[in-house]
Amino acid sequence: MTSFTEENYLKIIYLLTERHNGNEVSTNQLAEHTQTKAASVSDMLRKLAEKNYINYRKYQGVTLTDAGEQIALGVIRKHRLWEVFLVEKLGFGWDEIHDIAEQLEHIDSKELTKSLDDFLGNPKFDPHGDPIPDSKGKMPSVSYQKLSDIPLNQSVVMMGVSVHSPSFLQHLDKNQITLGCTLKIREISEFDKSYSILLDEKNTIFVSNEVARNLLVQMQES
Amino acid sequence: MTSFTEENYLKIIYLLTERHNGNEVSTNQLAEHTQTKAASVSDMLRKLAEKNYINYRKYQGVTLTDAGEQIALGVIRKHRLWEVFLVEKLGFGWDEIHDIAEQLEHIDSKELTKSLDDFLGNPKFDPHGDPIPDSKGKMPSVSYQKLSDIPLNQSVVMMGVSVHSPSFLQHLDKNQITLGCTLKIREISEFDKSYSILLDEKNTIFVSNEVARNLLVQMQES
DNA sequence: ACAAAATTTTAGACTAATCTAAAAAAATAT
DNA sequence: ATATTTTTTTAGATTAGTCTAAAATTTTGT
Ligand SMILES: [Mn+2]
Ligand SMILES: [Mn+2]
Ligand SMILES: [Mn+2]
Ligand SMILES: [Mn+2]
Repeated sequence: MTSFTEENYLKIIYLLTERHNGNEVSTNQLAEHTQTKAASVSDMLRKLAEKNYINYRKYQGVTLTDAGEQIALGVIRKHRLWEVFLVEKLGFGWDEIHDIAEQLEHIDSKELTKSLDDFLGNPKFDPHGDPIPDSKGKMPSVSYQKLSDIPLNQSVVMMGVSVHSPSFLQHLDKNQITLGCTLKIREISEFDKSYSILLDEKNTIFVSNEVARNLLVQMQES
Repeated sequence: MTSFTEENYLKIIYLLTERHNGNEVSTNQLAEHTQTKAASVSDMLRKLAEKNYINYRKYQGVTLTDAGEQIALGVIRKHRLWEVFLVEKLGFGWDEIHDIAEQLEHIDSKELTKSLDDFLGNPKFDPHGDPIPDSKGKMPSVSYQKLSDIPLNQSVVMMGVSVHSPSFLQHLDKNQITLGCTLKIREISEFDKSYSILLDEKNTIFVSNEVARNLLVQMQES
C-alpha cells in the first residue's frame, strides 16, 4: 500500500529528478515542494528507502528505484489524464485544472484510469503540453527547447510550458499564446532582453525574457 | 475543514438516519458501517459534536445538525453525480461503480461539481435510482414502495434498489431487471414466498422473496 | 586547510484516527 | 426488582505524518 502522502513524495522526486537531468534531489528541495519542513522530509525518506522506492544515502539526496518510478509514473499519468478531461470535457481553462488534478491523481482504480484514457481518445499530451506516460508506465521522451534558446527568425511551434502557475498561464492567454501556435523571434531588446515575436505569421507581440525562458517550442515538422 | 474521515461519518449518519425514518443512529451501527470499532466511533462522535455537526447525548445515539446535514448532502451529491458519470460516460455497469465513487465523493472543488453536473445534463437520479441532492443541498423527496408491498397484478415501474451490493445488482442484470422496466406480480409461492413476475408485459421471471423486498417501485404515471 | 555557513538528520513532541481492555450505563429477562 | 446481558464510553496505546530545537555532516570561502 502506498499512501496519498507517499505518492506525492514519489511524484515530486520524479519531477525534480527529471528537471535536474537525473541528478539527486535534495531534502530542502523536497521540503519546499511538499510544503513541509526538512525534518519531515528526512523522516519520509527513511520510510521510502525502507520500502525500496528510493535510493537514499544520508546527506546525499535521493533518486527513485524502478519500483518508485513506476508508482510516480502512475500518479503522473492519472494527473495528466484528468487534466485533459477537465479541459476537453468539462471546459476548464489550463490555468484552473492543476489543483483539482492534484486530488484526482490519487484515485485508485485501474479500470477507471483505463476507461478514462479511452474516453479521452488516448491522449499523448496534457493541456500544458506535458507527455502522458502510457499504461505500461513508460514516459514518452520529448525534445523541446526553450524559446529563449532559439535563433532569430526561426519559426517554431509552441509545445509546452515549464511553469504551470495560473498567473503565467493567464498571461499567455492574454497574449494569445496557445499550444500549437507558431512563433518567430523578430528582435531581442538590448535594454531588458525582452522579446518581439511574430505570432502565427500575423501579429507581433512583446513578451518578457522570463516568459521566453518558460515557453517550450519545437522546430517545424515532426 | 472537514476531513475525509469526518465526511464519511456524516454521510453514513445521514443515510442510516434516512433509513430509520429520522430516528437516532447508534454507535454500534456506525461501527459496522465505518468498518471500525465502537470505541473509535465514540471518539469521533465527541469530535463531531464539538464541531456542531451532530446532536449527541451520550448513550442516546446521534442525528445530524443542519450544518452536518449540509456536509453529508454535499458528499452524497458528489457520490451520485460521479456514479452517473461512470455509467453514462465511461460505460461502467451499475455494479462496478460504488467503490470508485466512494473515493471521488471526497474531491473538493465547487467548480468541478458544478461542471460535472452540467456535463451530465443535471441528472436527478443516479444509476441505482437514488435521488441526487441539488446544488443548494436539498434532497428531492421520492416515494418508492417495495415490490413486496405491491398487490398482485398491479403494474409498477422499477425505480431503484435498497441494496447496492455488486452481487445483488448482477443478479438483477441476469434477470434483465433494469431501472424503468415494468413489473407485474403474477403469483407468490405458498412454499417459499418467491415471486413470479411479468417483466415488461413479455417474459415471466422468478425471483426470491429477498429480491422482491429490495426492489423499489412506483405505480404507473408521474 | 580550516573556520563559518548551510544543509541534513535526530530527538522529542503533537494531532488525527485507530485499537484493546476495562468501566459505566442501558436494556432485558426472570 | 434485581441480576444478567448488551451497548457505549473511557483509559491507555499505537501509527502516520508533521513540527521545533539541537546535533551532525557537508559545503563554501578565505
Ligand atoms: Mn498539473
Ligand atoms: Mn499539466
Ligand atoms: Mn454508491
Ligand atoms: Mn448509487
